[in-house]
Amino acid sequence: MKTLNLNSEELHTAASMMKVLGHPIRISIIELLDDASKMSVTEIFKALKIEQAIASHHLNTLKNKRVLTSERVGKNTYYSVSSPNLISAVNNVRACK
Amino acid sequence: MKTLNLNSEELHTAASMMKVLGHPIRISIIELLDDASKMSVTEIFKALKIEQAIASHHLNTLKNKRVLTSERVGKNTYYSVSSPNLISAVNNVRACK
DNA sequence: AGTTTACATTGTAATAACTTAATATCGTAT
DNA sequence: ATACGATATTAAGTTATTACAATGTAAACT
Repeated sequence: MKTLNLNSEELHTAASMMKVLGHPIRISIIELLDDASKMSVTEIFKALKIEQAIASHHLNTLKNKRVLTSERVGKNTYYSVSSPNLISAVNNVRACK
Repeated sequence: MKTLNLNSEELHTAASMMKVLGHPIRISIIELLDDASKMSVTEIFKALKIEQAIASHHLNTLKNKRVLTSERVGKNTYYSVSSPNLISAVNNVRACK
């Protein structure tokens, strides 16, 4: 019978990435960035009509789990999705009814 | 500027499916079922070397979020992944290093 | 009926995540 | 140096998840 190793680091990394994608605001952030490729915090919180601090929290959470990368340009911080696989993952889950 | 609706039911459904996939045991269950297509609770908890009650609990949460379906055959309950899109989602997240 | 195998459920306690509000920092220009 | 716009951090309260242990139910067999 097949057995699996629950302790592998890759498994836990994948689980934490999945988990962090399991929030409506964070999925929406991914979808915005799929269209735009890079957006500032202000662009994101205005597009989603949420508080700045909430956007910043969620962006930080996504960045901590390596789902997003960020780049500071002057006053602005621009966020991008770290891998197209993550966009595919969101699209796949979106596609199941 | 593009705006999105955070209140859509589809978004919340997608988020809850993603979220439920964000656990090492539950990802491993999906991967087992990707190979086997159908497995009983006993086969699953032995393959993962976890307690029966823990397997049952995770299988139930996956079923509640429509990630798995189940079918009772005599004493056994067989679980399957409800959509190949969910397997793709796991594979995509697994593929980002 | 009683036993065994297979699953499911319940209660509890510890931990983690989320929202909100307030405050702090950082970069630029005046 | 000060002020302003943009972003980040902190703290508090609430809610949600999780593991664990124990118990309960259901089907098949003797």
